[in-house]
Amino acid sequence: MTEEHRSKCPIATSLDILGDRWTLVIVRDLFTGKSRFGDFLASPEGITTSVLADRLARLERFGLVTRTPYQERPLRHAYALTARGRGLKSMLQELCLWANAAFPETWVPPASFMAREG
Amino acid sequence: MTEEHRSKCPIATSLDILGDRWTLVIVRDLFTGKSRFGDFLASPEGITTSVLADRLARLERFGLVTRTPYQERPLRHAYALTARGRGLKSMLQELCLWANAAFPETWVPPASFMAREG
DNA sequence: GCCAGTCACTTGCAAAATGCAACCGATAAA
DNA sequence: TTTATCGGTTGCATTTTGCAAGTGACTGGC
Repeated sequence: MTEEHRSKCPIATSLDILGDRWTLVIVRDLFTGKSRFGDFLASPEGITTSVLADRLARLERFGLVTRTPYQERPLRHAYALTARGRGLKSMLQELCLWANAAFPETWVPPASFMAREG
Repeated sequence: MTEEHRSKCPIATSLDILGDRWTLVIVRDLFTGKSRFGDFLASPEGITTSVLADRLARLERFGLVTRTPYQERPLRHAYALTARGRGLKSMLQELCLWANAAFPETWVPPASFMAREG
């Protein structure tokens, strides 16, 4: 990548992109079919507009998300995962399995999200 | 958990604990056998002492790490993963697979780390 | 036409987190 | 006695975050 990474460790490199409290929440929403700015704002975690705009731009810069207009005048964009972004699914599934085991009060994700092919 | 979480989504709850640029780097080092304060400082990413002390204390609070003395006078502690912490291995393996595919310049982890049982 | 509302942001600012360097106490080594 | 090591803490400047308000381009109702 063009950006400077702390090391070539795959975990550290991943965290340079995904390592904050919000980015994977947005990726989760993209997996569940959300695509518009307002959709992400509506999630229960309560992301703010400034952080959301920043994270979407970063995900686009790193090639995990594409932004395409869904209407002109006023110009409005829809966000979607690229193949690179969709590749995070197995990792997110494992994270959910871990969280469900470690913190039993967490929600069990829908089977459609946890399915091997999907 | 006693701490307030943003939602009961397993991903959001996980990020309340692991969602920063440093925590999973420390967990990675614990998986590779590092156990002392100075061991973590020596990693190439260059964590600072204040952030390291804060993250180790947080990991202990959430039950991912235990701290036990390896000597008295002066009292020195070794850190180790609990079962809950070790449960992150599958997720980290998937994260490495994703990073290696998305960013080919990243290191391929040792087979011992990527093995299914281990 | 006028006003209210929506949508996707940007801006400004206070608060919190981070990075950096210096310092500290206990002890061992020279 | 001086120096080094180890595992931190403290202080401070910089950066990031959270929060609220504002903006621009419309749409719909009357």
